[in-house]
Amino acid sequence: MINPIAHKLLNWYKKVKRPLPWRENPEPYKVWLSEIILQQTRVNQGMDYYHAFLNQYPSIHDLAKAEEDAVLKLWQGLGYYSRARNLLKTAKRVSNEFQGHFPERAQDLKKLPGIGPYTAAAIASICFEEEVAVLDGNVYRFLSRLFDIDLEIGSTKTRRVFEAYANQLIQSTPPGEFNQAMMEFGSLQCIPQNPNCGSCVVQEHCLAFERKTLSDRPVKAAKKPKRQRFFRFFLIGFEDEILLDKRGEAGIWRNLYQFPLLELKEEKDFQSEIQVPSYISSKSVSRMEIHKNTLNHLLSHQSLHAQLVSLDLNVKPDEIPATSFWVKRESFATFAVPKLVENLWNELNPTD
DNA sequence: AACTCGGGGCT
DNA sequence: AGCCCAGAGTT
Repeated sequence: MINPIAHKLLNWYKKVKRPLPWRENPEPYKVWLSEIILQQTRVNQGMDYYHAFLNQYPSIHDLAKAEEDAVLKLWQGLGYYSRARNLLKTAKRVSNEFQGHFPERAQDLKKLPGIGPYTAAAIASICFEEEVAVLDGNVYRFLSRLFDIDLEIGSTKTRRVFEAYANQLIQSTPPGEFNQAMMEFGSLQCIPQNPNCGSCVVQEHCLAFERKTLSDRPVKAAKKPKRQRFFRFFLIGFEDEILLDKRGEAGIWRNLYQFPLLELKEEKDFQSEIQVPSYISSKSVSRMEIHKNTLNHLLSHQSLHAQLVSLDLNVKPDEIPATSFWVKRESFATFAVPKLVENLWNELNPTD
């Protein structure tokens, strides 16, 4: 017997659902790709990337054969780059070990890189009709209001409570439709600020509406202050070449490319004397320009402040770091770079 | 359980 | 200037 709340939600969803491309014919490859792209990402922000990946890699076997650099380049600008690296890892495993067929149960999907509880439930329910509820930001908000749940989002104990509610509601529904209905409802109707309670189809069931606690749901932990970081990038040029550097396996922007970077301790270090990288001899520098405008760049957990110093050399250094290499200026655009590095580059090379 | 990992759009 | 988004991996 279907729950009356689920019934109303599904009817609402049939009327207003957005015609998203992976909804027409939910093949596992397309659903998986869309779910990875949409982790912590708005549908509108991810849409172009979804089409670009499907165009470049029509099947999971095509993706499995790709180089990591190429996948990161296509992912450039979307953020959380471990998603792209795990996308490739999972493509290789599904293509090589499972002949291109995804596991059908959430429990098995969760074993693949980049597929956690949410994505496993999404694929299993949408593609294989497993009756397992998804919990994403939209669903947390919707359920916390519907049942007026006074528990802080984030802990495993809280997750179990929400899972119990959601898995109760999903009983006897078409699970893929129901899960998407909950998410769509949170995204379009039960929005964070000023939800549209006046036109809400489940208002009569909503405890937070009745108790006027809507603005207190969901309960979220206080955020810590962002780490402030100060980056001095060196754009080192020799004739028609510049020096690029590949970032390592730790910290932000893993495996992406950048200009050689010196991290400073505090903001006033931007004003102090420029110390060129140790492998650059000062007499090889024919021109140095300190760009006055520092660029600020916000991440979810760090606040970055970047200064750019241009160095033109009349001779190449004998040795450069193992992670650095020379490239033609015109090939800069073929490397996957963080948004901040792209912004620095565009400051120097205005496109208009 | 706490921390880390991007970027953008809306208010 | 916050808030939050179709979260996952690591410590």
